[in-house]
Amino acid sequence: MLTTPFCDKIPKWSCVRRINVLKERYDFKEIEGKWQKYWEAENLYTVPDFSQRPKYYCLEMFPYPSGKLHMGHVRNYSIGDVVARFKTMKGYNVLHPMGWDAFGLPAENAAIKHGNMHPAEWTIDNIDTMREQLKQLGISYDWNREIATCHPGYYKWTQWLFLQLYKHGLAYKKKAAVNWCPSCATVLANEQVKEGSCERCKTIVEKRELEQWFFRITNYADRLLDDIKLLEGWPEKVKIMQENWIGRSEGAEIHFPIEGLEESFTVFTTRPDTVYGVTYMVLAPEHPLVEKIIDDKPQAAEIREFVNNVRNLSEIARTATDAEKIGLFTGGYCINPMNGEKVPILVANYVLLEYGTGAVMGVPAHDQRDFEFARKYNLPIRIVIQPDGPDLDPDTMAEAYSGDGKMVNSGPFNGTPKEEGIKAVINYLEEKKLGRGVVNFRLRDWLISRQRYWGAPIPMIYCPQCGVVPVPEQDLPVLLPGNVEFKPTGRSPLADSPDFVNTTCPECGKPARRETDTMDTFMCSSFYYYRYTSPRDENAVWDREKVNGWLPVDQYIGGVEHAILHLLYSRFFTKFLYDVGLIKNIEPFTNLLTQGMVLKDGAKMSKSKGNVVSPEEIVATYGADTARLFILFAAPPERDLEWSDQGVEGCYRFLHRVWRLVAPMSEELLKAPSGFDGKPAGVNREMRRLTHATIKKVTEDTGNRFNFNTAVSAIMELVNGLYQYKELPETDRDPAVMREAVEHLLILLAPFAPHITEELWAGIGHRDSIHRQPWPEYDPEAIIEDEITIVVQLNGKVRERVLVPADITPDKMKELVLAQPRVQNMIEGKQVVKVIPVPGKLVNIVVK
RNA sequence: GCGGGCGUGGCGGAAUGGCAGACGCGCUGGACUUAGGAUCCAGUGGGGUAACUCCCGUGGAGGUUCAAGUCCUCUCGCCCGCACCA
Repeated sequence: MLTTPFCDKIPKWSCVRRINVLKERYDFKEIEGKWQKYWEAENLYTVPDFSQRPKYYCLEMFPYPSGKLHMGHVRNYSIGDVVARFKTMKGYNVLHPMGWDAFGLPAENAAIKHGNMHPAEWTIDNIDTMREQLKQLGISYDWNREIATCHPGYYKWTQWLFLQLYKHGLAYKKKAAVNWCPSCATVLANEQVKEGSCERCKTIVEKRELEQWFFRITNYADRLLDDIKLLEGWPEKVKIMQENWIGRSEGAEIHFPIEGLEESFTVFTTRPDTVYGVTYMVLAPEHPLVEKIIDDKPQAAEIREFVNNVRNLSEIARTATDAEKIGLFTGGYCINPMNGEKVPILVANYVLLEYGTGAVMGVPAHDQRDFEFARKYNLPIRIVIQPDGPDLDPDTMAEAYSGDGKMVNSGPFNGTPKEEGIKAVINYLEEKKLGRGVVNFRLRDWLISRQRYWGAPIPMIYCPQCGVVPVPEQDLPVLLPGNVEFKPTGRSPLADSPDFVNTTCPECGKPARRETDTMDTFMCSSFYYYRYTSPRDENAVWDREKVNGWLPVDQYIGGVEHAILHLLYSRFFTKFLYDVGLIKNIEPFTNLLTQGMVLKDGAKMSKSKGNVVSPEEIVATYGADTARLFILFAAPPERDLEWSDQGVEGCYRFLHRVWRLVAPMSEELLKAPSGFDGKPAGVNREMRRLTHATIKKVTEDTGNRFNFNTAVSAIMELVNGLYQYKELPETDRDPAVMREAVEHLLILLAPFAPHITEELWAGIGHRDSIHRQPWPEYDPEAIIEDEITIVVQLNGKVRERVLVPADITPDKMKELVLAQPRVQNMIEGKQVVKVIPVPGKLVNIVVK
């Protein structure tokens, strides 16, 4: 399935040796198909692993093969293709691969829906369709490196990497309350739950106590956070999102002994300086000590009911902002270790077991949430931080005070300022072994088990004798069984497949059972960009020399929806792979471009809104070059793009315009000299100036700023200029100037519209691909102007324009401008306060 | 609530603090044409004028500056992300 169909009937490049005869009319249908075949037959986009040229790794996020390409894909891959083609022409050895994120639920759901269609069949059909579409778009992928994560040759290494993580203690199994999507019939990672709902199907997620596999991404929390500063080529927005997601906070853990029990519980607080202000204590309803505390209390029944209610609530109901904060007294007390005070213990719905320690100290005077809670339940409020100014009064204060101040009512710490107090209390806690300073992260371990079939099986075996045993590496891959049934039972087909489940223990050889969960597909996509460097290697996950030669990815391009999920997981994997010596880079993606969405009528294209424009139809009607050009021209890449059928027409017209400019003069251009005798002057000089100014602008906009829209507009201006130039009497024109302009026009346009430019390039006598031409350098001499028009401002308002020599000095500029009769008129009777010359631009005269 | 982004013609969008509106779409007029939804030419922010580089104009209000769409302060509106995080 991964071999690219090879057409042996295609004529070789050598057949183009004859001069291509250009038709009168631009016929994209003929041109695009023709060149796509040539490119493929000539392996034009095959890239060697090692080269004298400097490397450049240009990567676009690989798609899930959902059926057909949508406009978002077209945008993503058009952007990537411009970058790849540009860098190639700039002299880089460019790795530009494509593959398929091919495991996942839709395939399995389709299998259930369509009876006996195997997910593999569905997936492969889709891959074939989408690969064909990508080829029709003329994207310059090296298809020899194509991968699909559902291929055993790939998921063998997914499993192998799982084993490496396991070996290093980073994969573990634990029982936990996890997110369960009833519709997808599987658990989800925290990152895959948005506002309490399943990210994929929007079903409200439930909590279930299950034993599941996790990756210890939290071990890397500090490095993932610290190294964000290395990501200079990433959008600020994405970095901030990751920072927030990791959610580092410094504080302290404090142990509070429970009265009448030999146990204590621990709270996490960022404000240990307020510990003398504790007037109550709150445990999460699921906190393991709740049962022990209430056991002998009269409140026990009531609390149990409350705990059950909260436990059964969906995440969304529980965490809604407007959810009422409900707390109940347990009847139990704990002791504040700082001052020996007896403090009532409550349970409340707003305390989350998963964050910190699942227990919170209530300091109503200095925490707004505690304050509101205390007011509601008439709990005492005690001031322990006093700012400069009038004394805070617990009875009259309207909100908590969380600012700076000095500690009061705090025994030996009285008078210590807040920040110092935090440190002092932590020191004291550590000295007396009552607690310690800690850093807490919001990030939680990555839950990777999925109770579904269409994923990479987790390579573990459960032996009654030996316990949990990893599958030996030489036994990989653990293959998905072929003959299973897909029924809407909500159970994984793997669990119902005896052939798969029953195995023998690799250690003792006795009967044992396989793990039947598969891995989160984000695992598959966390390392695919490494695998592209050794896509067919059967003996190693990749070749060290190749992977270290290519990585890191120089430019990564994709949707911002992966700001956390895929990009954080990939960073985690990268750090792990670095630690175990499999790679040498510590971050995977040097530069990241997050492209905006494609909108229609102001909304994201979606079937339900009925505003979908199909790439298929656009390509069929206008051709790939038009589709690409429009999508690149309509907006800068990071911004959302509003689809416009009329805009597409405009780009189509433009390509026709290019055709009509070049095709009729191909004979003339063939005869034109390719160099200059002497310096072009007059109109010819102007034409050359435009040509070289365009080279400059397109090079900057494409290479440095990724503003493809302005690059395209510059090319359009060049075309407009060429049309004017063409209209001049033949005796005034210089064929060499024309030739230079047209050739450069085609080269500059080539990364955007690769087919038409290739055809015209061949049509004006070239025998090699335009996509193998070096990117032109502009001639600084050519863009120098002799005379420029500068603006004369009077108090900042434009009043006059003056033609001056381009190399005029500022002083001379002043002089010349002031000498203008019109300027003389304007300033007559007024006092000239100041004259500000801006070289090359303007002179501003300030008068009173 | 916190964080980020964005407000410019009829529309998509251009403008290292230096001529606001490049380029494209749309629209208006004209040419060519049996025809035009092809192509070419001209015009196209608003207002005023016989005319003119006359006035106004980048969501709103201030400020900095010789000069502000651009920098600063406040404010309004929209979009996105996170959200009882202790």
